[in-house]
Amino acid sequence: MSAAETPKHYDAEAARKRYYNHWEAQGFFKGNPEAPGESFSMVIPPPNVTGSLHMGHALNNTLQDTMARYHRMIGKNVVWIPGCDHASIAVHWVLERKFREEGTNRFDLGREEFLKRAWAFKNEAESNIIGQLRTLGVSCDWSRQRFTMDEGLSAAVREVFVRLYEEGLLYRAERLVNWDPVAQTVLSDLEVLHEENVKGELWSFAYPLTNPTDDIKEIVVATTRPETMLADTGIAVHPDDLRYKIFIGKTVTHPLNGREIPIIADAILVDPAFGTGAVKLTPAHDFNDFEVAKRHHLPLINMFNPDATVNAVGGRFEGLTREKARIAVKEAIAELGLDRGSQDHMMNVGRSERSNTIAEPMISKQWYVNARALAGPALAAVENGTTKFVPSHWENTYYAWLRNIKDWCVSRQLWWGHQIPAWYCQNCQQEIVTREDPTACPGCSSTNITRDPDILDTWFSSALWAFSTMGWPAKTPDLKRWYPTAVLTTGFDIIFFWVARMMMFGIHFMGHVPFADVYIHALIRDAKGEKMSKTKGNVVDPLVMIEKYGCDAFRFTMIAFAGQGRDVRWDESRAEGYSKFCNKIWQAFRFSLQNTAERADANDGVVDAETAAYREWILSKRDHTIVAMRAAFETYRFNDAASALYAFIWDDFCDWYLELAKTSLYGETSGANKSLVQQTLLEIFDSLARMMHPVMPFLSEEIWQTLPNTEGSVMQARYPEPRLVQNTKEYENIECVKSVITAIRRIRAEFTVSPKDKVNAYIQTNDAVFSLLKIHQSAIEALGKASLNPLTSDLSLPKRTATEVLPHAEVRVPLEGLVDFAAESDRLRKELVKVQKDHEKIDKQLSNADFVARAPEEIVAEKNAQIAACVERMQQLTRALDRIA
RNA sequence: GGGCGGAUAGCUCAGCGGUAGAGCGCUGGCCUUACAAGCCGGAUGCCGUGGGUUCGAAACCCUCUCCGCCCA
Repeated sequence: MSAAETPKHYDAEAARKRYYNHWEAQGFFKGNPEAPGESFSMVIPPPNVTGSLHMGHALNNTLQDTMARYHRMIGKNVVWIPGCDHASIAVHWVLERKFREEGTNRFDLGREEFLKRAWAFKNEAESNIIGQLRTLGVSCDWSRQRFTMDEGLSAAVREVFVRLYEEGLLYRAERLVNWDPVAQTVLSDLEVLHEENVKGELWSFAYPLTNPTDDIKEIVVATTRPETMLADTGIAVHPDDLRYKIFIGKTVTHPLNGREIPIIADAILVDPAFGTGAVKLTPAHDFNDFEVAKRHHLPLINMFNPDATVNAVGGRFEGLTREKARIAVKEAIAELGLDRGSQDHMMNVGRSERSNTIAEPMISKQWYVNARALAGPALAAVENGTTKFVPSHWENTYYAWLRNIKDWCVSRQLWWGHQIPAWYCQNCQQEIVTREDPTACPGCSSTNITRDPDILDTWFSSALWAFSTMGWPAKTPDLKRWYPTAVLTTGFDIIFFWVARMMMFGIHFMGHVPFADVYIHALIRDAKGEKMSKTKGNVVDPLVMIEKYGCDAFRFTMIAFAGQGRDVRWDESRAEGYSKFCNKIWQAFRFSLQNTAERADANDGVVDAETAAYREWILSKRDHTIVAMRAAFETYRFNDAASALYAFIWDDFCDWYLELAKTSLYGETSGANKSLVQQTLLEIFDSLARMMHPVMPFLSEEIWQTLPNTEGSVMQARYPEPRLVQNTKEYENIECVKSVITAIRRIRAEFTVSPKDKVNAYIQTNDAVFSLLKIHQSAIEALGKASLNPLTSDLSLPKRTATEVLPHAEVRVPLEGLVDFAAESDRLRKELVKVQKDHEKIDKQLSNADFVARAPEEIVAEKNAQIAACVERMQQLTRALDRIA
């Protein structure tokens, strides 16, 4: 592309299409375990195969991609392994909704047909979301793409299951579990969401004593779930409650089914002040009651079918749903004259995360992982700093959960997932868990064995992701080279579900934590701070944003937002602003190309001092920016990198350097001057393309490919290093010149001097500063639209002059006849008041003996300098006021 | 009940011991040939409340109030 052909606008979409496939085809994304360099590996938090790319994914993957690209550019051996998660219950949810629409269900279709449909769905959904990730420009190693139900990853799951079983860390037990009656599966504790302050009813009814006396005939209990009384097996009172002392040890007769039920005393469960002080016990459908039943050896009666309709235990209520049974039971009790009234009651309910139905506690036999045993080392690894959370306060969340961990229920009554590798002998009841599918019972040799129909919790396979993706249990070069990974980037919402479990399994099976750092980023909410959800209709589609503003701008927005706490409020105007930023870069680039198309002769004449100074200044600014960006990338402070880059490009390079450079490029100037500017422009863009590449991959590549003298892809270039220079005198000099130009501009703007009119600027200062300004005269004239004059005596100036007071100089612009001087004196007075306030403040500090005695020397010196400056400024302003009075 | 995070310019947010910052918005002036997706200026803040630590607090500690989240 020649300069003349450089398009007037950057076409983000075209660049994205042009470069992404090219990079991939060239193998730039591909990790090579044999390659040199320090390892830097990451595994992607695998997106569900049910979803499409949302803002959370976009932020998460932009951050990771920025890291991957940055670390490649500083010479590390990088691999970033992508893939998807099979999302068992979510897929079920999607498919079963489809089946419902078709008038069928999974049980009618059968397991085999269901799985066929599930795989077809998975294939489509997976390619969809992977395609969307590519649109984001991520540099994952697609040759290593994995899926949790791949053959290899399934082998890892099998190995882990069997090994844990052999180690006694995985077992099958009958317990009270959280049951989802809609999905018809057990849920883990984490999959039940507790909702507080739900309006409910506390209803009371009487249980008649089996053997009533004159004194006591009934005991009144209060409950929020009347229907469960069908499965009551006890009544508890507090042992110290005088009202009930004589009831303890007696029995009541169930009014609907005639069962005799004991009244027991339990100090742990019963709060005498709550309700009637007597509690009905339904141990098969309530966690607290279950504990009491264990303590008092009460029987458990299950009264629900898997879909939470009443089973045969309910007698005439059989077949009713929980809701209908509640009404029917209350009516039946009322008819018997046992209703004792009700009151409103705020209560808590647990809902299935997925189906949102109220979870039903049910007695069930399930597989459990002994999480407590695995938690210890996972806890220690963070406590001793082997793995660090960024920001560190997330450690607390991690600790809190692991320190109070319960055994993890890993079986699910679903079909989409890893079927549990356990067989049960129908002959001798032996449990068989083996690496190879058994054909006969090892105990009794019976071939009448059946496989456990259940599957494993999806998180079970996700917990292995950091090493199963690298080929474990085989000893692969990938594992050797890249395990443990450098950093896991994820949201705080899955610290328990995923991070902690990966830590447990990583340490247990690999002998080492799966990642050195855990970078926890924010969650993206809508503009009002509400969680984005399809049902609310407030979802912002990242792909639409990419289309609208371009991938580079969108990514830059993500990075600029990344520094925030736990929430990000999406603000589209930020994306719009950064798309303008991309255009700004492009325009500056276009200008640079136009002015470097014909190279000037470096040997023609000499380089002027100012041209050399401009170069020195912008290179210093660039170096500061490189240092800041490197530091930011190394410490996960991505927004700092973004703002450093933004300020450098827009404020330093475009607003100042390019304008200053024009004075060296145009008019009477030497070939040597032009040549130095040209060299500087190309040099800046050479480093700029590399500086911005991790965040803005396509725009940087477009620039890199267009620049002369660059080779290959910017993706493979080295991240720029700062020169080994301090701020030179030239740097300070240009800052001084800038301040004079700005002062003149302020005066011009204040008095609305037409841009067409040139003004005379008189500078009162010392010889050194004036000679410096004299060197930069052409810049002052061009950028300030002012001629530069020394001012040795006020007498030579007209009385009416506007004044701007600077630290090193006073800038005076005669405006006699041009403007209203009342405004100028107002402005100066305001300024004077401000300086007087500053003076007062600093003076107060300095007159404090403690301050002078205790504050560090350099601070005191600084304050002294500040107060001197204030005094001078006050004098200058006072003089300026006198002059125009 | 336990814990965490937030409260800074109209909005979205940086700053986290040495005289308050950005973007957007607002506002005045400019079609200056890289960019009007722009340029040059400007205004705007008891940095949630009350206390403490310190020579010095938006920042550190405590109290409280609101908002949000997690766990039980």
